[in-house]
Amino acid sequence: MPELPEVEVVRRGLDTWVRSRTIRDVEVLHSRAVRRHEAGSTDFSARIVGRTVAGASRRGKYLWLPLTEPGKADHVAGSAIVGHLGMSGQLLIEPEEAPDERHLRVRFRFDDAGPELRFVDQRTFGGLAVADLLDDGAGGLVPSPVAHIARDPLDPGFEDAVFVSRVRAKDSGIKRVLLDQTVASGVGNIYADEALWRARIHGERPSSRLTSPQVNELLAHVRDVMEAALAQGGTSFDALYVNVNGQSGYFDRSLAAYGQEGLPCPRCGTPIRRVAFMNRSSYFCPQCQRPPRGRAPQGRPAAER
DNA sequence: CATAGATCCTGTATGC
DNA sequence: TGCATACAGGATCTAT
Repeated sequence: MPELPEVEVVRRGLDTWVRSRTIRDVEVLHSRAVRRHEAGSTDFSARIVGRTVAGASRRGKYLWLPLTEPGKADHVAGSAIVGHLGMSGQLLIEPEEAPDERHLRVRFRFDDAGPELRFVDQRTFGGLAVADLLDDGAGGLVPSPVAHIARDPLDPGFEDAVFVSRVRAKDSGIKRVLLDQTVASGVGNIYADEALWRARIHGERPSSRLTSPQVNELLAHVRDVMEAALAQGGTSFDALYVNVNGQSGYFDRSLAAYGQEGLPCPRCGTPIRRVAFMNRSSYFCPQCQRPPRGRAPQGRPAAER
């Protein structure tokens, strides 16, 4: 599953279903699912078995389950199970007797009579690892693989002014910058296109030439569209994108631009266009979102470097 | 250093 | 029907 709203739906499910439960057994069925755990799948399991999940956290599209010290259920120790769903990952809560999914990669069983947790991932771009928790510099903790990821726009610690100046300092198109998880996290292809449509900004516009008010307004649209999607349980076009109980969200009904090629722009009626972008697609209204004149952003002159 | 492109996978939809 | 191609909610590595 993909962008912030869908990942947050999963986080909430995990917090409900696995918080305070102790893991009895870990089964890695496909080593690629733990490839980011450098010490290998045996070590991955060994660091988890016998420990208790303290809750479920998220930054951008990353999720993690902080683990408590064995025998000290209230004290958060220095490690967590970190996960990224990639393009097709799912975290599912299932009865132990439920048949294995075709793309089941990792199974977690608990020491109670409750359901198990499964990581299912068709394309294997997602993955899990056990990592140390680090001080995030603001009284919080983040796992080491998440340290390079910026806060997301729904995080209370997100600093709007820093975001605006970073966006304006970039020498790239605004859509690429929105997708840069070190500038702001959580935004992916759907919500980038939707926020740009709401802001009436073409994704190829050079980010450095947007004014501060324009960037602030775009940020407000990013927040609005992700919050609206979250309220609908996220966006789901098919069974690949589901919450921990296998249910789909229905924000796809509210999309104005993404995936709407040829359909009328909800604002002006002009057919939505699709163009190739970074090995996938961008959707926009050619009337509401005027492409920049000339072309892609210019590099600074050589003499200036 | 910062940016753009290729790459890792499996499945579905579409066209010839 | 069979086969080829295009495309999919992402991050990371590599080349420039």
